[in-house]
Amino acid sequence: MDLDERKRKILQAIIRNYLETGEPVGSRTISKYTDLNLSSATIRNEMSDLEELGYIIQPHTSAGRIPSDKGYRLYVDQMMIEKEEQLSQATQEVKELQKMLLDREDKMEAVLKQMAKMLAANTNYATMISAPQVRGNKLKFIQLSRVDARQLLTTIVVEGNVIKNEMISVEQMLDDEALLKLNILLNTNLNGLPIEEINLAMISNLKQQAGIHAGIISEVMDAVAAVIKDGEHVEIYTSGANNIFKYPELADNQRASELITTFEEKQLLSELVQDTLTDETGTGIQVYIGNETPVKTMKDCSVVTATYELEEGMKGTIGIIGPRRMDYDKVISTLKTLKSQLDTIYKKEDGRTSS
Amino acid sequence: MDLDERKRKILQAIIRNYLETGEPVGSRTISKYTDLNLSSATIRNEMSDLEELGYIIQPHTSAGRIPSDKGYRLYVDQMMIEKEEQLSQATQEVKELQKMLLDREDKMEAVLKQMAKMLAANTNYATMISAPQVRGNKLKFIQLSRVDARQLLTTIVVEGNVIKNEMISVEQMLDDEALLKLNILLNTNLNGLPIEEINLAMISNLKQQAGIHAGIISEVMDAVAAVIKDGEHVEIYTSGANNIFKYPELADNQRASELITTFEEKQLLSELVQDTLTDETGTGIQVYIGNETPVKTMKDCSVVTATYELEEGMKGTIGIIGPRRMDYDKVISTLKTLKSQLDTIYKKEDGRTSS
DNA sequence: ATTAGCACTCCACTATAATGAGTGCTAACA
DNA sequence: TGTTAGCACTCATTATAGTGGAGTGCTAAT
Repeated sequence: MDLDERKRKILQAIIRNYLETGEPVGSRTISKYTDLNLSSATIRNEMSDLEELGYIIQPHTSAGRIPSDKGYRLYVDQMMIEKEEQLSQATQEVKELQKMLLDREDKMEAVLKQMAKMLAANTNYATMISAPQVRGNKLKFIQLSRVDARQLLTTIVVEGNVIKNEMISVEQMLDDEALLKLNILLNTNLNGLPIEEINLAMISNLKQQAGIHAGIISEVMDAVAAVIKDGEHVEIYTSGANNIFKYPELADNQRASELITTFEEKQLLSELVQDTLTDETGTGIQVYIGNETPVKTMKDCSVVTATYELEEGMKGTIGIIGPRRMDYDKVISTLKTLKSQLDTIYKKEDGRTSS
Repeated sequence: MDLDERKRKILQAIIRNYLETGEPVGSRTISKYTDLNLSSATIRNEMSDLEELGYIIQPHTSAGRIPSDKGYRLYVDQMMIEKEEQLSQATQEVKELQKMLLDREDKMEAVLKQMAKMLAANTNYATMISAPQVRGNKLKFIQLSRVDARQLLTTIVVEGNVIKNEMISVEQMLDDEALLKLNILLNTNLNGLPIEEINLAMISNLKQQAGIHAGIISEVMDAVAAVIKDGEHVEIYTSGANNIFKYPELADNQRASELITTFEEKQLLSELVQDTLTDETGTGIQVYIGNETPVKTMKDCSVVTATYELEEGMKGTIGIIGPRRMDYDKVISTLKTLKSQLDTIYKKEDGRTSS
């Protein structure tokens, strides 16, 4: 027994219907729903087959059928192929998003936060978005400035314009000349260097040259280390967590509590981000259905993610989390369009950024 | 009719019992619960009085009584007085917190986040904590540095060591000398100035002196404006939102959804922070019971807040949000201790901070 | 191969009754 | 006069049974 055209059509009809209603769908419904002109009895036979093949499930005897993960998977895969071309319809929502991106303030954090919010409002699902992760970590610039009699400010700029400041307290006074020398020392030795290449030998060499001010070098290096650590720590913004209450199948206390926790502990979501970033299936869109997700608390959800890429090899992830019966069609095309918008807009950008 | 000693005792017993069980409490329960040795009938009479006085409420005829907001209020006020002295018991939890604060990394943000988490875990309520708000906004230091051929980095330091960086793109090249001049110009004119006092006249004066580089001044001033804006925007960290599911009276979908939204939209919480900061009742602890809260979505909750103050007049807020029947006793003493710990520890601090 | 018909299953819903915790009131008591 | 025992009454909750409907699976007829 295999999946012929008719079975496929019936399966699709079942899924479509279930996506709308959220209720198990029966044979009679399908018999009217499709243009196949088949009686409910015939449909019943086919459904029986589909169940045996694992595409649909009966929650209990004498209830309709609902799609299994395998069923969804087939549906999504199929759809992704079909929709590939007709993407460019640029829905109203996406235009809104674009508008928002254009009159943005220049803080990426704010943009991302607001984008998550917007997406959540438009789709009625929960959303997450991860800030671009820096790849090529080269030091661009280091500067020490005196702010106070006893306080120095370290400013470190990394490629991709990630900026980090750190206050350093000094015991002995530094005169302007010494400060200038230190700055030159740091910049001549470290500028343009990939962060990974800064090693102990180099540091001790610097310290030696710094002479009496070796202690300051230590503190600066600590700050540099902190930049690296910061970079590894992915920032994730979420929004629309309350949307899960809109879907009864997720809204019972047990599940809701777990999901909310997952959203709060963004750390858990980073697994998802990581997974998305590694796997490259060409389209840049990934769909996790039910148990396919790497985050166990989301086994009752589906997750659609998109990877976007800014100019300098910085990649981030946008994700939409909803019930298994989410509107894959809409979600995927929204994400696709958003992804391309994001790319374009930031690529036109002059690189002005702030931390 | 007034509140004699016996009524008071009965009220207290009712509240105690209700805090534990969450169920309306009846006369028979109280009759055994207290050491007053009164029959349930007598208790009933007293309860009838208490209801008339507005301290307790009957959810429906022939149910037990539950405390009204007024009842809670009396209980809390009374307790705050009693517990005033015996505060120093330094519970286990607080020691944990202290330990955590001591081996902190130096990023305030991380500390606050983790503190919220810790509090939530220990109390089983939802928690929030706001970063200290800067009061005296004096400019301490401004620096322009060349990072690239076409990019300048502005670094702005404000009193309280809030630091802001902004990248500026320039069209025409700047030589080192011009840069130095600009730096001197900016610092001599602006250093030590309260941000409010920077006005248009001053800016245009600066521009005039900058001559050909007036455009850069504009951009720097934009960045300064952004610092002010940042400062006004209170950062709030929350944790333990899932805890609301532990209390049936909050866990129904309607309420839960609203509360979760409130937690996500931290902006709403800032009203609470503002309210807490303005009102100074001496202890630094405030208790909002039910409808007393300034945030309407929390009308079914109680909120306990503490104001902490760091050395430089920077104030922040810690808040615990739970059901009306929260364990006020524990929450208040925990907050009190935490507050004092926070003060002490940060006061010992050398002021090292980062943004 | 398809369909009509029928018996059967099971959930969801409703109505009804039983339960029991709790009150208010009255009358009796110290 | 304050306290208590007793009793009738209320009402949310729980259990119970009954009903209708949606749906299936099977069989026999087309």
